Amino acid sequence: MNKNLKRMATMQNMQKTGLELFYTKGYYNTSIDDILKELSLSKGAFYYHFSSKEDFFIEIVQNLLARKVYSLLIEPIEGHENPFELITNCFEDALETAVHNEMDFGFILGNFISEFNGRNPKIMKHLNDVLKIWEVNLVSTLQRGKFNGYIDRHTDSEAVAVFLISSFLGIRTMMVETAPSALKYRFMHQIKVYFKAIEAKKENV
Amino acid sequence: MNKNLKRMATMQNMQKTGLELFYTKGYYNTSIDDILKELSLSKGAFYYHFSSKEDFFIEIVQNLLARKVYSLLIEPIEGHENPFELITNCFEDALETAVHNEMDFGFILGNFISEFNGRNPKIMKHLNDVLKIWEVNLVSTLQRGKFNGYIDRHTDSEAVAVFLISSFLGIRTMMVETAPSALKYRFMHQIKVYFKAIEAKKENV
DNA sequence: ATAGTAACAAACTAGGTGGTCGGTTTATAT
DNA sequence: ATATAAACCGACCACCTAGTTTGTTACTAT
Repeated sequence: MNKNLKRMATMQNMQKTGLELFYTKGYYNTSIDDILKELSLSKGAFYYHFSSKEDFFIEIVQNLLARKVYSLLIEPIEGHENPFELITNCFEDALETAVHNEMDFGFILGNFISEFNGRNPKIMKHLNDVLKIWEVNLVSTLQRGKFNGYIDRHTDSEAVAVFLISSFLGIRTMMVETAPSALKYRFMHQIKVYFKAIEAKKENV
Repeated sequence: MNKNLKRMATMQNMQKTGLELFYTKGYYNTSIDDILKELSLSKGAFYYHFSSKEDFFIEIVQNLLARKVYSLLIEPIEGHENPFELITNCFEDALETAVHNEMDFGFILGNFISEFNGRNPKIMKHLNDVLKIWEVNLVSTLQRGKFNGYIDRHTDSEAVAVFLISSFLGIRTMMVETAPSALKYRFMHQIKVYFKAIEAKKENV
């Protein structure tokens, strides 16, 4: 096999199982040996490709987390259609993966932010960068929605974006144990109630 | 000094600094020695009073966390006044302590839930109990609000409670790094927008 | 005064942790 | 075929962890 391909494959395997284990067990609670055991690889292989556990994690954030957040939470709401529908569908999909206990990258992001807060500023910076990208793009979508006449023009897009992200991160925290499906249903309903409050008032059509 | 008093004092000191360190550094990332060093006590003292690190933490949840959640997030919204004002003021106060980087017990709860999710079912049960108590009491307040004519009677109180808690937990996650004061302001504004959407429609007063 | 015991101290165990390093395999270029 | 370097192995190190054990105070009831 081509050496370069092998290198890429090994590194990607490590990053993939690394993310899975960091997500399910937590960063500090997952040892490098845990990851290597899963792949039947040795310490030597790990430290040949990565310089430290911290750097390894940062590469995971940039190569896997950031891209997934982009493709699952940002791209789907980029159109010029009704922003309420775009965002609703996007959240609906994300929470549905959560109900099925699959990896939901918005939640993973929030989880890591909790874990590293006040403990590792370097990693926190990278996580906050991803969060910021999500926020900025949500603001864009909302501004576009105002421009296209869907959203009341007095609405504070920044505030709405913050509110949406925070409620999403929060509901995911709550969904971890008790009846996720019921929680999702209730949450989505209230999101729609909220959207009604900020939609453009049609002055007698 | 009375021996019983001394016992109580030592245990409470351990629990207090224990909670502070678990909160700031995380449970798995805080060793018992860390706590003991802070108090200039020895391992012998710890294992004389507590049977394990896990039991120690559970006692903290019940003795400190649960009580604080009750006195800071439940009691303040128990009156018969306008529930929107009660909840708004309560969140306002809680987020203000967050801005000043003091311990906000709603957030601590959400943080621990993230940390123990999927890692320690026994501890998770105790944390979920506290969360459930908060939720149940929020529902009571909302129902009372409907009864007293403040909240639209078609409103799903359970869903609103879930939505409020999730958004609160989420905004606290976001406040950990970037401009907490601005986030708080934006968040509180959108909470009010949301409340407007579920308040009782006054049919020509 | 003294016996008993609560409340600690301090050294220790057994098992992990991130990280290092000399050596071995495997693919590729010549 | 052979030289070379990439990719990987696995023993090892220093350190840290929760938890145990054995001793030493200091108070307190009698």
